[in-house]
Amino acid sequence: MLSHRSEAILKSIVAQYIIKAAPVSSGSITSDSELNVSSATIRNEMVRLEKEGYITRPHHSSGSVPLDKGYRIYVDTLGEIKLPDAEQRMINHLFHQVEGELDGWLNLAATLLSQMVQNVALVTTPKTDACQLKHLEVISLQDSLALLIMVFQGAKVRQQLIEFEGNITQDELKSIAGKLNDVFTGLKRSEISKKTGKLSPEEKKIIDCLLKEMEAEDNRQYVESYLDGLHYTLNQPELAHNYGQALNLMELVEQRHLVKSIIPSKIEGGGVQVVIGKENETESVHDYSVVISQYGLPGEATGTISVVGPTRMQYARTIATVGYLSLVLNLLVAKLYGKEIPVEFIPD
Amino acid sequence: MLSHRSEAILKSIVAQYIIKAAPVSSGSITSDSELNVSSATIRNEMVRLEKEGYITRPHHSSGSVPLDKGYRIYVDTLGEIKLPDAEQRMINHLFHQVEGELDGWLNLAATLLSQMVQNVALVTTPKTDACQLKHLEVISLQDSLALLIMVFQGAKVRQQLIEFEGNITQDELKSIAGKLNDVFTGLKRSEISKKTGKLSPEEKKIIDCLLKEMEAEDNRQYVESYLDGLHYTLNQPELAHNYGQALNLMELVEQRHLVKSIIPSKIEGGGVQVVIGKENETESVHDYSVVISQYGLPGEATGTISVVGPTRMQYARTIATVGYLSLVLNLLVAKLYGKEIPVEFIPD
DNA sequence: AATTAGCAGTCTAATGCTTAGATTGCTAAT
DNA sequence: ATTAGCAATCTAAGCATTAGACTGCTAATT
Repeated sequence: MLSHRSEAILKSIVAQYIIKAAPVSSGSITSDSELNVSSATIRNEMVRLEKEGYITRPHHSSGSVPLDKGYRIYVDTLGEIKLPDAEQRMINHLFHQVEGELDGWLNLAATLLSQMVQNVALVTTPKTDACQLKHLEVISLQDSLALLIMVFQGAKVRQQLIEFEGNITQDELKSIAGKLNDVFTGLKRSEISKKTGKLSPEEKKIIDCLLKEMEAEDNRQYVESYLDGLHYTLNQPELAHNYGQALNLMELVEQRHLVKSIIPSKIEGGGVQVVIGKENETESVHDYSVVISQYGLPGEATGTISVVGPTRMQYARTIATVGYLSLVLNLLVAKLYGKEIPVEFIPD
Repeated sequence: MLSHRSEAILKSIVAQYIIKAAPVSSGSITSDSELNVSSATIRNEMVRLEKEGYITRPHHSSGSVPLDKGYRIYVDTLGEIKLPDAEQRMINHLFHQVEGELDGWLNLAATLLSQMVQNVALVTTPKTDACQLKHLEVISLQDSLALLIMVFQGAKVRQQLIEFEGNITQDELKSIAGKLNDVFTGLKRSEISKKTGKLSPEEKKIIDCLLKEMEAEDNRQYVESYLDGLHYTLNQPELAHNYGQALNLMELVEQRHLVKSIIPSKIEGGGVQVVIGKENETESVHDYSVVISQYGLPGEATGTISVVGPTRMQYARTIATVGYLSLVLNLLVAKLYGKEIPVEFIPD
């Protein structure tokens, strides 16, 4: 619907606004754009762009500010974006330093991402449809108190205290654990709960606790997550000049609502998605944009990595960074789950 | 140094300022204080209090604002403060609901505390001087990759990936882990590192990893911690009217510097400590007060629970809440470490 | 028919002025 | 030593003014 020239002007407005964070005047477009037209022509075009909802004006005689619809055009026409080699190397180097632990990796990913794009970064842990028991262990703490350690597929370790009816020794616990491992290792929750027929009271107690934990694990929807960089976003002029909005964001984060609010119900397998302003499903983030990608082994164990910031956001850089980091995380998840991954999932 | 009347006036100023968050006029003292004097007399006293550094004035003809020295008098003369029974019961009830897991307890403590005192709450995990191996377990993930699970005294569980030189089966790993458990269980880091003489390459690799983790654990100084309620403090008028200060606090928190900044180098064993404004060792928290208490088993495993907020803070309520929650945590730690605790460490 | 130059009109943001209200500081009386 | 009373001081809000930045519109130009 937009002529080539209108689109060029719109893109120039968005690009300038992203940098300046202030209304863009017709004059500043003439110098920026490759089109050789006067500011008056730009003004005429601007009237049309405003009528069609791509931009708006803070007041009658002021410059243009992009609307969601304008950002959408801008993002859709960005084309392929690649993270500079130097930054790719820097990222690879940092990940090589953190040694084998999922927690450390995801933490690093969130911290690094937020720092690189100067906005909030959110990484959720990889999640399986139905988690699978890999091993369990029971360790005596005192008299009747013991610690149950559960290991699930994908190197997920969970712990829980168990209080038995009477005293119980470490040796007894060891033999119980051995037996339970023989019977239940490799099984999913539904399979385990079918086999709870003939168990001793102690074994029953352990398996109940295990099932409860597995249920929590299966139902957990992006609850565990790594978040960083709130102070970067709070430094963005949008929020620095609107304490109310800043507080809203803070509360969203501390009530752990952010995760639910920004992850689209339908997330596509391949590549980075951008959700702009009112396109977000949740109203409380209608002033923000989300750049998000899935990572991991599709159909097996997937998590998400994303950035949240004002709709005025450095989209090109953010998309490139999220994209690259999701590839890096692909490798790491494949390692934890002991699988090969398709070649297009590997960073160069 | 202060006459009884001066002190009464000062306390009244502080008490009113804590509620109103605005300079206190001489007139509003006359009605509040039990002393029957006119506002003119109060004004004369206020001049003296200002000269001696207890209070200050934002400008020439305005009311009084307490200084650190004034808050100090106020806090020191508060006397015994007890948390209302209803709130004690509410807390007990909530802790009973969270089942056996340290992580859940400390999280609850931080969330609850921050909500009750409307400021940032910080809880650090209990820490032992030298951690002690309770059990280790090695689980095969794929070919040459395995997961090492370490359990330390106090139900601390840690995990780490290990990549061996060649392939290795779960059975081999099991027998290795069994042997290592026999030799090293119950020992501290220094004792383990003495006994690394005749180990196979695989065993060596595992023990190296273990020692590294134990070293990290021993050196960890309050790094792991539970923090909540930032948005409450950011809602306090001090910060809502000073975005710069709000951002500083945000950064302090996100860079994980807050823990180091607020915990006094000398923390007394019994009871709640209050550190007011410039009494803090770190300059970046000179505008804040800290209410802090140690919890746990002194000499065995101790953590801290604290509140950070503007120097204008509801000291009475905050001290009572921190005090009570530290007693509750005492009980929980004792359970994890399997010890009895002195009676004065138990909540009523 | 599209573009543009030129200028009047519009809006913001900064500055200064004025005023009402709150509160102290001071002095003289008690 | 205390207090009543009043002038002096300071804030915060409202209002008017002005400079500057852009646009919108019209008439001329390509």
